[in-house]
Amino acid sequence: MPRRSPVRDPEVAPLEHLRGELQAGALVAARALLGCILERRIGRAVLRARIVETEAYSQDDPASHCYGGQTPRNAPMFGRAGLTYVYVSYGMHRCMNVVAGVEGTGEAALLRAVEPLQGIDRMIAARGWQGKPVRQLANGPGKLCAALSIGLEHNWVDLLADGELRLIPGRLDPQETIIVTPRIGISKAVDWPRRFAISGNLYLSRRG
DNA sequence: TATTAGATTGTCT
DNA sequence: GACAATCTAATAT
Repeated sequence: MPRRSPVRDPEVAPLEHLRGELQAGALVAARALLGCILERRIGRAVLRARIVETEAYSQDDPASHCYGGQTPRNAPMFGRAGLTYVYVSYGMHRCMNVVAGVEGTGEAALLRAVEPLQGIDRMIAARGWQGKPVRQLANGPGKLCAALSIGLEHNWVDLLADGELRLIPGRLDPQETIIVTPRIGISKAVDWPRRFAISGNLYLSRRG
């Protein structure tokens, strides 16, 4: 058996590269996550979706949950890069972040929209509706968690390890570019350009 | 197409 | 007690 080299192994190398980008902080992570695949396994079903929109949050940011320090809720944001931080939004929705930065700093990238690739029927069932365009299946942070059946039990999950919820490294296509805009749905730091999206992608939560 | 209201509960002050 | 990193349906234009 040939030795598995972290550098040469086509599976391992991109994963370690992604880990490094996540460790570099929320701003780098939010960009690096675009084009990556989020995989969710439910029993034998495999759901896959491509990340097309993210937002960066960090400790020095008045709009961030960890502005002002660590609390029980935001604790995962201070963990190591690649963990999940899932929270309840408006009492009824779940939203998922990918933790970034080095351990001890409060940083994360919110996943705002994904493009469904595989297991779409399952996602439709999880959302509880049919007959609407697939573009609206996961084009929002609450919607994508519903479509992929992601709940609070998926808090603290290591997305860079093999499990029922994981990240598969991916890149943008050559013709794709990243647009940067203010974030959506916040009331502080409303002008900060910290939303990242694949320009022109059909599955964004909004245009522009 | 744009704007608005209502649902609903964990979290922190 | 106030507010929230949202979503949907309904109403107005």
